[in-house]
Amino acid sequence: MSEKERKIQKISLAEVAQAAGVSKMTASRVLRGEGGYSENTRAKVMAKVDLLGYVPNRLATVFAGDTNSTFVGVSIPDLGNEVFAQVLEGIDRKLGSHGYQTVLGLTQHTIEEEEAWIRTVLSWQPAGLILTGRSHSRRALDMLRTAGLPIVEIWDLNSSPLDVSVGISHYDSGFEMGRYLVGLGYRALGYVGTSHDTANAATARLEGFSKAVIDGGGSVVRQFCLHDTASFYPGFYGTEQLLASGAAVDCIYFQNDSMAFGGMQYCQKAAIEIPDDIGIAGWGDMPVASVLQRRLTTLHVSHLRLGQTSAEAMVARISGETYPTAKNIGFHLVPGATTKRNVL
Amino acid sequence: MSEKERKIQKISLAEVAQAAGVSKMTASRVLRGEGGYSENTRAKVMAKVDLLGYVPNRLATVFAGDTNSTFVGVSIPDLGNEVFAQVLEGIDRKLGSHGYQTVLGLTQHTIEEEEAWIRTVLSWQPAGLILTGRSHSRRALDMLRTAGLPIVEIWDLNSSPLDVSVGISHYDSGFEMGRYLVGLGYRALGYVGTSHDTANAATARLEGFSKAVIDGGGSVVRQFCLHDTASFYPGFYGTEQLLASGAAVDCIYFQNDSMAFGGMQYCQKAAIEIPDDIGIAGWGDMPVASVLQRRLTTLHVSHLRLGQTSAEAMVARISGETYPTAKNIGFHLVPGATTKRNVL
DNA sequence: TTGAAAGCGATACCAA
DNA sequence: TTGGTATCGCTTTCAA
Repeated sequence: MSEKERKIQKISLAEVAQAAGVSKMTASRVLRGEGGYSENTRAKVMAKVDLLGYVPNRLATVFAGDTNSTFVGVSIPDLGNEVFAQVLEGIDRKLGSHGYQTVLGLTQHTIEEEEAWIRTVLSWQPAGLILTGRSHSRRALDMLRTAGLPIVEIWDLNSSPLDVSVGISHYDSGFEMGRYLVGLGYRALGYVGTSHDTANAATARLEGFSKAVIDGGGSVVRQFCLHDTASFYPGFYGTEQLLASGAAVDCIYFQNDSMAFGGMQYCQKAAIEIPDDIGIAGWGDMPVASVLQRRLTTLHVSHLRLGQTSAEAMVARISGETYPTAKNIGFHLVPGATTKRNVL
Repeated sequence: MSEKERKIQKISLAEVAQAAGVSKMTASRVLRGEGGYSENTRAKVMAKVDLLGYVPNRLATVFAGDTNSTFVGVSIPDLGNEVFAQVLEGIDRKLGSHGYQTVLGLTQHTIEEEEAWIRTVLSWQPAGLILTGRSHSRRALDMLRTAGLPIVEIWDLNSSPLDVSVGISHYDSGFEMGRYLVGLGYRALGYVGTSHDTANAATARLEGFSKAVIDGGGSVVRQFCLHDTASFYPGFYGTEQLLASGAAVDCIYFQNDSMAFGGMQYCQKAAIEIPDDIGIAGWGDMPVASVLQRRLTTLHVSHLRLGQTSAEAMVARISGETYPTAKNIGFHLVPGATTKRNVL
């Protein structure tokens, strides 16, 4: 079976209709259950559908009809990051329960990949697009405008999105952590993250964090790991570098929990006691955060719910309903045992 | 914009052709780059394509032509399980690099969900299907046979698959762990997992494990957590129940690493020393396994590679190439510090 | 190198 | 309640 050969011969609606002795239109009405036919006719048609194993060609349906497809394009940066996997799970389940199918696009955190994927997915006439992130290439923006589809931008809340936005304020989440740590008495804060070419959610968190720390009379020393994913090892080595630089740091805020775990591992290796010698804080509240002997101080976001809410927003927009421009799903800080107990 | 309204007016090939002063066919040839036109013509057409922002309607292309779509349906049990997220990542990246798009289906480990999803996705004329798992409903099998598409069954290697199979032998992986633990001197083994309605990979692992243990003169006490996902908490409570049952167990084999982490957490709470009082072994080698203070004894599978290989198999099958019926991607046991050191 | 016409499988619209 | 016919955007086929 070569790609060039004719596709497998399938049963068409016309064949079902002929077998049942009715017109295509009548068969079509029966299959759509839109009424306008007798019970007798219905039975005849359905009998042939079962007999012939008829599977409708939805491509033709969308093509001929005046509806869009039931595809929803979903772009996700990467699935190695547990939180995005959860978001996707929430999206796909909810979308599926409304009769839509997810067409996945992994963008590797670059707007170029996103642009290429948008171009492709738009050619399939999707019902809408759910995009992770709020920055898009110029050409991507042009295409999206021209397509005129419902667009849900998720992750970092956007007060002036293309269409609607669902997520949390990453700036605020960083700010809250900064304020919390300052409140515990920390002043010499460190930050360990990966480097970003473009403005993104982690950058927003760092900005909020720095603002809160500086407002509280503290300072932040930053350590970026170049060209790396925000995972365990960069957290380990980033911590090593930060501490080797001689910076006097009493607590480190990490880009996410995975990196924080790496940092904790380094501290253990270097015989640095947590939280006595140094405090550790993460972001995301990964399920395994509770595996550790010490509960990690972090910030909890319901990623599954973020996904579900995004899908609900999409379904609403497809149906032409209005939906809040910016839907904040909220977060809460999780005080753990990797930072000092509340001073008072 | 209601669902019932006409779809957004888009630019069609005919409009591009007219603007360029050529026929539809000529424009079509230029866009496909199949040759048979002058450079001058090509330039004229492409200029109008850019000017008008033409996006081809691939639905119409597939519909009119004799090719299938570039969709590949991919069914995954769930994404809460980190290993499946990695598999999906590998699949989508590789598929994307070959010009195919992933249409996702989350089956929640049930063949009923899978059947419903297969029915839907087939109606979109996909180029092929990648299915996680080897058991399918009767009706699903009928549909797959009728569709006559390339099918790649992944995860548990299948010597007589529908089409081709990519994965590892879960039976063998369980057997190897059983043999290893017996080799360390353990004889009273426990197993903690979730309950399964259907035969699945975890069941195969347990069977292989039990065989090896019994061959080695040991025995296995099983503890199943009903109706639960194979994650941290069931591991915790399953361990508690197993030990509370009074079973004398010197080592516990868990369905996967997440459950093993839960078990370790319980042991810590109950002041049971690992590995002095009890040994712990998992499956899957999750990245965080190396986060723990003690390296978990587990079994490593390259999930990303499993995904990539599956996608390569799919691409090969779509092109009509032959591909090994069963492609074993292998695994290796990771001796950790949660079990005794080698006795000798 | 180019173009005209038929047709893919369904639905919309109008007529009976 | 039913059916005929045009049509969606593109490719195939055949002719020029």
